[in-house]
Amino acid sequence: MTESEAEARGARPAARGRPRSAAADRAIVEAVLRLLERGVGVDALSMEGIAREAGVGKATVYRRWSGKDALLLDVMRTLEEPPDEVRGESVRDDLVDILERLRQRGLAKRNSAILRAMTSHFHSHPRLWQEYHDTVIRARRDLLHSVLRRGMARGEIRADLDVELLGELFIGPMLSRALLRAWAELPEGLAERIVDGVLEGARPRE
Amino acid sequence: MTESEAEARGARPAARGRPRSAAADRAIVEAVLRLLERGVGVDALSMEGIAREAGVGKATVYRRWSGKDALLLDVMRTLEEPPDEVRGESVRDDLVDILERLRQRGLAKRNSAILRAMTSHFHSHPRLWQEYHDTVIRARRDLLHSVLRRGMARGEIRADLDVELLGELFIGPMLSRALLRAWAELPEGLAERIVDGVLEGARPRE
DNA sequence: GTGATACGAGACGGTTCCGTATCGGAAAGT
DNA sequence: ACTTTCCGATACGGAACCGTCTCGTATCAC
Repeated sequence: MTESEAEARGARPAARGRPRSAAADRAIVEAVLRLLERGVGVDALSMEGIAREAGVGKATVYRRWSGKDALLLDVMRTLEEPPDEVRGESVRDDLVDILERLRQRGLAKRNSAILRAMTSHFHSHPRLWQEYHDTVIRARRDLLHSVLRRGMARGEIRADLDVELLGELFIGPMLSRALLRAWAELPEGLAERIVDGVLEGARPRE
Repeated sequence: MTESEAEARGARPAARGRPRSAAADRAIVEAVLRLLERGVGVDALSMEGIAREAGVGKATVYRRWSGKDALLLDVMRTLEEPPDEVRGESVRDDLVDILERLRQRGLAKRNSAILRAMTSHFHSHPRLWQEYHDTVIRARRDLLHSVLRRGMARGEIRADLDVELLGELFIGPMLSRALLRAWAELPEGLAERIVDGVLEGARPRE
């Protein structure tokens, strides 16, 4: 929701002139995402460059957002996409599902570029990081934790470990691969291998 | 090693005028690191700002480096600090050592800020990422892998898993905590908990 | 139609940074 | 003493971007 849309729902239902173009809204948000994906970096983003990329006049951007910060906050909000529910049969399969979705969508080109951009600016743009975290990370983390808790209740997961830590044991390796092996694709089957590796442990079982 | 020092070892051993100030060298590199640590972001770094932060004239920077790219490459090279050898008693203790050093130094304030900055620009500055990777990441990864291979040979580590993947099982959780839980400190004892968690596995052993 | 508002384009003055050049003074060799 | 090079400071023209404003045109309610 843009600032303008929020304000349009106010006390003035009578829209009198030419209405704002929804296509322009989309073009601007898409342009920001394309630029971030291209590795442009939050503080190298320019309103001028965004308008250019969107094929839009600068005034059209400033008519909707007061500045770069407000625009970026709204862009973060468009990323919302609550994670699919999980099938709930075996905990192991649910974990594989979660990591497989992370592999295919969460850490695919665009999303991983945005993740990088956000993590690198959390310090200089804490508000922006907060919005990204709340919109993108929180729901997925909650889902993972609920699966783990169910696993603990059913005896499929050790109950003597912190849920936070357990979640990181599963998420971390995928993240590590995506961030440190920057240009390599995340190979098919990685989700299964991580889940089974973490479940069974690195020490041999006799 | 700065470009100037490299070139000074060339065919001209006769240094005739006032020698370059080593203090200025250090001040400039330190300034870059301080700015990165402050969350400034690679493409928001300006030569002008660097000189200002270092308390140095712009010409003093340009006398040493041809531009921002060359300077940043050299800054990456100063990060070299080959990891301490590992005690080599039990594989479990070695793994704890490695992760504990990662917690205390590798992901402490300055170093994690630089890691964030690099991962977010690997796409737009591949040369810079390469240098960072070679200087900072490679040696530590090699050490970790050698420890894991020793563990496999001694039967302390499963031999049916890929060493790459195994390494990520240990590194990933620490990385995940440092990058996604941006402002939280990495708590004491985290290294032990990760290593033991991964070694034993998330599934209960009976 | 008429009035209101949005559109893309871009002019505008102000700021910051670029990379180069020049300054007077400092620190080394000869 | 004299030369050479470095030092910090700062001036320079050029570029990019800021946020505002003004064009001429397009699209809506009335």
